Amino acid sequence: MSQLSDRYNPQDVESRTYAWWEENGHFKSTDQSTKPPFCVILPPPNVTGFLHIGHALDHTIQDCLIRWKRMSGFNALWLPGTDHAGIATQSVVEKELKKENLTRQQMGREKFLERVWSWKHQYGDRIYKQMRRLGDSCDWDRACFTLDEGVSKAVKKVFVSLHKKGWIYRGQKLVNWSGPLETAISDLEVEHKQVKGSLWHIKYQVEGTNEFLVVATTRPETLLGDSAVCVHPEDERYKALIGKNVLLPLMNRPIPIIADTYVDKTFGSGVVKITPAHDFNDYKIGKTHNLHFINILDKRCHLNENAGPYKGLSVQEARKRILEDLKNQNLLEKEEPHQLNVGHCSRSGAVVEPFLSEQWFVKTEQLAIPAKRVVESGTTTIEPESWTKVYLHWLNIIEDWCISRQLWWGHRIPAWYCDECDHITVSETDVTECESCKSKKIHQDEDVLDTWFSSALWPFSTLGWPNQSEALKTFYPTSVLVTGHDILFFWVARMMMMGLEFMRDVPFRQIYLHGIVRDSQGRKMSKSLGNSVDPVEMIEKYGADALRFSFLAHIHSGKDFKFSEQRTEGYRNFMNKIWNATRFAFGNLQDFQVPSAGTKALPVKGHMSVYDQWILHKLSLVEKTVDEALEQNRFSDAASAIYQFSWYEFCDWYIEFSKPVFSGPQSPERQASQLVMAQVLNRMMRLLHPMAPFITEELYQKLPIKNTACIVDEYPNIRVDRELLALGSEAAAAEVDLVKEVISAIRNIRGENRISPAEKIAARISPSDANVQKILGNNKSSITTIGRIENLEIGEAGSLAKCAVTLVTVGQSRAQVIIPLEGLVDLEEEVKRIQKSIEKLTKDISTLTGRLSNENFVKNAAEEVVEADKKLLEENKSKVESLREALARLQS
RNA sequence: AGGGAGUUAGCUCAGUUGGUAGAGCGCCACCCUUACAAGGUGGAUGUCGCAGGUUCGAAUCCUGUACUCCCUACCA
Repeated sequence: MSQLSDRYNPQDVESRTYAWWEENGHFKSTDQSTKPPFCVILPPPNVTGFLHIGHALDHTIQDCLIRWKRMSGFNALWLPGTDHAGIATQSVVEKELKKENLTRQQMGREKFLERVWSWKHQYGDRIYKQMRRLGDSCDWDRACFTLDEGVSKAVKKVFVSLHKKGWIYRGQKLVNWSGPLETAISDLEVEHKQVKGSLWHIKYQVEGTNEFLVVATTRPETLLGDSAVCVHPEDERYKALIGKNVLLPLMNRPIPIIADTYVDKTFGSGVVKITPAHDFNDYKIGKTHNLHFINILDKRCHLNENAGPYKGLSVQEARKRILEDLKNQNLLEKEEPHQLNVGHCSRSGAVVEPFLSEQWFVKTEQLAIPAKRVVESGTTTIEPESWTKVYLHWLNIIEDWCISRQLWWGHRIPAWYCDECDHITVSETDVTECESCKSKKIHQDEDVLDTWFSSALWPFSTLGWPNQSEALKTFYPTSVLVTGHDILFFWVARMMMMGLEFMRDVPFRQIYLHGIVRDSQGRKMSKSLGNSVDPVEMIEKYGADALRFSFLAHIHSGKDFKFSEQRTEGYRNFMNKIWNATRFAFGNLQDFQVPSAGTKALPVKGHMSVYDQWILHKLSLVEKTVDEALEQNRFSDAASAIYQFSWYEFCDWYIEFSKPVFSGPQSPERQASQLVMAQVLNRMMRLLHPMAPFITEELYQKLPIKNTACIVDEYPNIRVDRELLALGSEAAAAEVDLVKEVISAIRNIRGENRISPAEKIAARISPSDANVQKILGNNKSSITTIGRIENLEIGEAGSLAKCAVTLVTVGQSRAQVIIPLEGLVDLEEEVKRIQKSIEKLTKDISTLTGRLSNENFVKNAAEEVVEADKKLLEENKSKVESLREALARLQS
């Protein structure tokens, strides 16, 4: 048995242990197995990404589940992968190019893509390395990348198939446009931020009159694209003008005055300018009223030739110029401050401009129907349940999904345009001629698909689809999807739609949504605030297990997680505690004879101490709690149960109780205790393993009783461990509880009287009956050792003069703990202690008496509640009595 | 504007069918007691957001209200 250092040093253990697991293939799953499948698909992180604290939380939950299921006899697959992340990756490489004074346009598409791939090959597995540091037990052989050949094949097949059905179409529509990125983005990629802007009131002259209509707008530059002004049809102020024209300021273009109930008579002047090509509401009006769609922007969101003299200006510059010009022409009536929400591109941060362009869309209406149904029916459950409503609501109001992006990095859209007949050929394989007119003059769509399009197929594309692979048969539908609620729509809902469409079954049985990791003050972690926490740094400082445990012990489904380094430090201490407890055990198992039955070895019942029976009883309780908690994804309950058991039962008491027998000579009793110690340690390591894999594997490997590896040993629970746990005893537990109470009473007297632990003191314990007498007698050495008592008498109370006295009650058993104080301390502290106790007990007695004298309570309350109160009242009364007596003897 | 979540000890949070409020960290005191000072022992701390209601009894159920946060949508 090897010597352990006196501190747990994660650095010495983690990388070595991880490599060992990997070498021995412990993370691997099999396509075909007699074991039931359990599959989790990792939400693929961006290939550009570093492991951030949010991943660490997300992965810890998944790894805990996977390890637990793997140990519980499942064919467990955690499938890793990375996402090509179109915009993010392209931006990273473009930034690199900028340093070399290059642009992607200068390089050309082909060269640029080569560059991105080489970047990917160099840095693409950075995050995988970091995941290993955390202990992620992924089946690495199956790792996927969203641009892999297989996945790309799936993407094309889905595109073509949906296109054939008419559920993917190309059309000119108003989309959210990011100027800096020069691409369309989806609704979900737009972040609305409240900004302080202005509401400008602009005068539009009614054609042929000297009258003016005043129009209020927050975006004056868009007036260049106005094709109407609109009033409410019932608005008496303007009714007569409907059908006439106004002259567009600065442009002097006549545009009609139209009427639509969309206009709110009470807001602003009641007149709205209509810019169909640059506003989503105006777009709808433009469609219904058949207006001109005047696009005034180019791809960079600079004004184009339709803006006449303003051509070439940015939106900001144009706004400034136009306001000046309006002012000069006396057409600006007033400017008032106005709060408004402005869409910003979540990638570049720029203001999003609604922009009219040709894009590809997924028609979502039909796809949403089954996606709603499976959640309504409970085929797939969402946890926390409150997100179900959010999910369903979003699917109810879902708009078509703009899937084309004007980028180069991604899945190129498999559509070819014919230069002669304009026909569009959509095909899974590259084509060289138009399928309609057979012309060879065709060119492929320049655009790529939204990154989330390939992500939506992830649960089946990673398992081999469109091939009907064994893996697909075995692992689809996957068991549980663990992810943040921030990508419920981006990803989860879309996987559901695509899974149901192409697999005819849900992609996962269960959705577990966790919150966002925030800093200790509850703020979002961000670069600008400088409050981000680097998980790798935390791992280096405290160890991966401490970090993992700090997540698991505090995650509550759906709620945001406030990260606290201090707490992580606390769990580092916990790991150290486990380490040292094991170290103590090893020191006392030097001469332990490992039974031939190995892990199945049972101690001889007759040789077991009451402490052995008690700890086995406690072990059965914690195993039960953990089992139930994990089944319900209550990670914090499982973690804290293990924490409590390990620290407060095993370390604080069992080890202390065991010291005397271990320090004594070898005997059948000592052997039994050694076996119990070895077995409990073995169970503890396994129980804790999914949460703290490194330290448990390391210690497990050194245990006298073990199998080949903790990671693949059986997860302990009351079914598996029945024979061992049956040796636990509730009667023993009650006995030990009494002993613990007696020791606590002694410690309390000691502490409150400031009697140094170094000082050995005398004590008498007076039992209430023969049974208690026997129990105390049996446990005398524990009481003297742990209570640091020199001279313990068990029997008559005797004289209480100048004594500290505490009455201990456990069930029916009572014992008076008496400690002579004369000469030890002045008695002031003891008087205070007793008075404090009396005060508290008196208060309790009065509430209990009050309640029990209430007829209605006695009549209505459950019998056991009344009984419990009566018992408690009696107990408190006799405690007070005993204290009063002691106080009297003390002061006499 | 609509929807959701929350408000409990100094901090972060538990509290499962209503039965005298819990944990971790922090704090105070005493201790290097032969696994661990990243430790041990003892201790202090709460009108459970506010106001009503139901009940013998409410942190828990109901109604109202204040504040905080999140999501979705957006009025020119």
